[in-house]
Amino acid sequence: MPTHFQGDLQTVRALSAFINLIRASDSTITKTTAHLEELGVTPGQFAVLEALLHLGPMCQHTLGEKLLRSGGNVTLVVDNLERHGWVRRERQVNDRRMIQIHLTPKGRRLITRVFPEHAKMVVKVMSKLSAAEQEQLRKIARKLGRGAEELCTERMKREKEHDNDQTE
Amino acid sequence: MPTHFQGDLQTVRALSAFINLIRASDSTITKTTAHLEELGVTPGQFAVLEALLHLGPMCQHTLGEKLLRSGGNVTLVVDNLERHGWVRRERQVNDRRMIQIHLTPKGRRLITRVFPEHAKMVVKVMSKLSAAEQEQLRKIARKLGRGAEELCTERMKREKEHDNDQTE
DNA sequence: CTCAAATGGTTCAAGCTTGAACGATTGGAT
DNA sequence: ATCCAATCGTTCAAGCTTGAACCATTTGAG
Repeated sequence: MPTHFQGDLQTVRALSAFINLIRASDSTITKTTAHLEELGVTPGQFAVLEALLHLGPMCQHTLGEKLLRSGGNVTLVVDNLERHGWVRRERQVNDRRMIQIHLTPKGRRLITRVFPEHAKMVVKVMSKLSAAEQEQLRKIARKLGRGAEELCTERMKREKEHDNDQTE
Repeated sequence: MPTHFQGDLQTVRALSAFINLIRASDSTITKTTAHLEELGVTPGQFAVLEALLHLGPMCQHTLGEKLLRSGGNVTLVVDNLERHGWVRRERQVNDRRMIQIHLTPKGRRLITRVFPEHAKMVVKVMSKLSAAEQEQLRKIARKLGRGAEELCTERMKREKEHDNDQTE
């Protein structure tokens, strides 16, 4: 696509980087989650299980922040994980609004077994890049991701202030 | 997440690069497609309209390949675009299996108007990176994307051969 | 204390996404 | 000429994803 767009250098450069970023992300996700299908684990479910394994129990709201997913989405995915008996909900006593999500023993066994396979696939896909390239990618992608997040929060802040201006 | 996983250097490096790639892609997509909502254009629809604008009319199968989407998905998205009157289907006479998708004048006006806004957003998000970083990102992401695609086609080829072995 | 705002979770409608099963069409092998 | 396999599009079930409306709970201002 980008090669067929005529525009100034800055725009072409940004669009080219953008399209290749998206496609790389798309392809690597597809590739590295293919093996989950057979187990009946969806990518969204895997992400939750992995977060719980490596970060410990947490409430749904936190989970949504970590995984960049909406509240409604977390509810659904946790519902499905609960149906499988891989996690359990635990209403907090000190703040009854919150529900902490815990791995069940069954869920822990599953993710402990599946995660190494996943890691192996990631290493395999990434091995198309040299160690130095992987490091560069990590740094640049991190910087870009942070930047985009900031743009979002900045905009939200501006809109909030604007709302306040109007209601005052 | 990656910082909480203990493993060998190679694996940590690959996982770190991977997670940052995914998150960068996620954040930039969210950011650059936010303005489409107001117009009632979904990201999937935008992608199709853009491909048709910059690459010309093409059949659904080609569209799916270009956008890395399944056949069923293309059918649905084109259905929705057709409902809006932004594209039209044209059954090919030389091969009646194929249906070529064309922008309507209305669709062309829409994407011609919307694309520059989109490009502007991409430039804005990407401006968090220097020109050199954008170039590096493009190169590395391209290499990685290509590599992942190859892994997929290789695997499919192996499975195909394996099938043949069994049926012979 | 009281009540309004904020917060956490659920539900819903709409649409995306996939893989599989299916029907129509085509092309090639015999 | 016939028929089988490949190709293209459609349909379907299942699940993901979001934003908005909604309810319960908590917090803080007065």
